[in-house]
Amino acid sequence: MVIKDKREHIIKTAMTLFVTNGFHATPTFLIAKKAHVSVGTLFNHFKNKANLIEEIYIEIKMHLRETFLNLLDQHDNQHDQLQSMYYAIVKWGYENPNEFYYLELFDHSPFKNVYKTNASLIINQKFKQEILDAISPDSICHEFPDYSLMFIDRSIHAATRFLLENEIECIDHFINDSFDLFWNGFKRK
Amino acid sequence: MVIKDKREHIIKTAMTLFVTNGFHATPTFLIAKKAHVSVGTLFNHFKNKANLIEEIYIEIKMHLRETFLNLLDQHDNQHDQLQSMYYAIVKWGYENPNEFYYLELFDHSPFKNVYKTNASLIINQKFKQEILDAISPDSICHEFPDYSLMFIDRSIHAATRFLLENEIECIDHFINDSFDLFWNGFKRK
DNA sequence: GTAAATTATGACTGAATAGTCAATCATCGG
DNA sequence: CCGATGATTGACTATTCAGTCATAATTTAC
Repeated sequence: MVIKDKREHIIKTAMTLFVTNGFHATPTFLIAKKAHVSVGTLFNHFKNKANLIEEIYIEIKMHLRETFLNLLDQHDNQHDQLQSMYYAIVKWGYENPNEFYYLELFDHSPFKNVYKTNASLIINQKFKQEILDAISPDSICHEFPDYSLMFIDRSIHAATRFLLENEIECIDHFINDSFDLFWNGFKRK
Repeated sequence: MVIKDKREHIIKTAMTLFVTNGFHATPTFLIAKKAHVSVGTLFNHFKNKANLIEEIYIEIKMHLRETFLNLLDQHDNQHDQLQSMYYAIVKWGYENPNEFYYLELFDHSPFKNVYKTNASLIINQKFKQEILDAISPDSICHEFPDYSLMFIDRSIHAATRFLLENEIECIDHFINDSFDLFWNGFKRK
C-alpha cells in the first residue's frame, strides 16, 4: 500500500468509528487496529488525535465542495438555481452517509470552533448570493442575510437525514419535493 | 442546603460544564469541585456519569414540556395555532440557552439513542396533529408526515440558535418573522 | 548489491479519570 | 445530651488511553 493510500485508509476507518461511537469513545489503538496499521504509524501520519479529527473534517469539506461545484448547473431563474444547489448537497449526503454524519458530529462537538474550512466558505458564499437574489424583500432574510444560510442549511440536513433514516423509493422525487416545502412554505394553499 | 437543592445544583453546574467543554472533556471531579460538593456526593446522587448526563436531559425535556404546555394558547386557525407552538419553543430556548445547547449537544452525541423521553413525545404529537391539519395535501409531508416534524424542529433550532448568537433587538418580532419564513416559504413573491 | 533514507512497529510510559469506601459529620427523636 | 440514621467526604485504586521511541522492515538511490 502506498503512503497516500494508507493515510486515506486511516481516515476512512477513523471516520466510520467516530461516527459510530463518537470521538472520545474511539481510542486511537482501535483505529489503528481496524485500519490494520500500528499505533506508531497512525501518529506518523497525524500529529495527534485532534489533528486526525480535524484532517478528516477538512477532507470531507473538500470532497463536498468538489461534488457541489461539479453537480451545479447554471439556470436563469432563481428557483431552479437554488434547487440545483440544494439538490447537489442533499444528494452528496445521501451517497456519502459517513461523511454526512461526520459533519453533523463535528459541527456539534467542542471541535467545531477549531477550524473553518475554506471549502465551506465557498459553498456558503455561493448560496448566500443566490439566496439574496431569490428571497422576497420583506422576508426576515433581508434584514438578517445570514439567517437564510442557517435556514437552508438546516433544511438540507433535515432532508438528508430523513433520506438516510427511512426507506424512500424515489430519491430524486423526495429531494425535489423537500425543496418545494422549503421554497413554497408550509401553509395549506 | 436541602437534598433536593443539592441535586438540582449539581445538575445546573454539570450542564454548564458539559455545554462549554463537551461530555468527555468534563471530568466528574471538576463537576464536583465547581458545585462545591465532593466526588462522593456526586456519585451518591447519580449512579454514574452516564446517568448524570441522562438525568440532566430528562430534567430539561420536562422543563421544556411544562413551558410549552403553559405558553400554548388555543387558536381557531392553523396558522395562529402552529405559530403559537413555534413561538413557545423558540422563546424557551432563548430564555434557557444552557438547556437549549444541552439538548443540541445530547441529541448529536452517542447518548442520543439511550433515552427517548415521554416529554418530547408529547410535544411531538401535538405538533404532528397541528401540522397534518395545516399542510397542503400535495406537500411532501402528507406522504411522509414525520418529515414535517423534522422540518419544523430544524426551523425552530435555526431560529433559536440565531437569536442566541446574534444581538437582535426585538425578539418577538424576529421569532414571528422567522415563523413566516417557515410558513410562507423562501420564494420571492 | 549495498548503503542510506524512509516508513512501520508495538511494548512502554506518564497522565488522567471514573468510581469506591472507610471514616467523618450533621440531624433529630427521645 | 446521646445514640442512631443517613448524608458527606476525599484519598485511593484500577483502568484506560494518547503519544513516544528504540528497533526493525522496507524502499530508494547509486
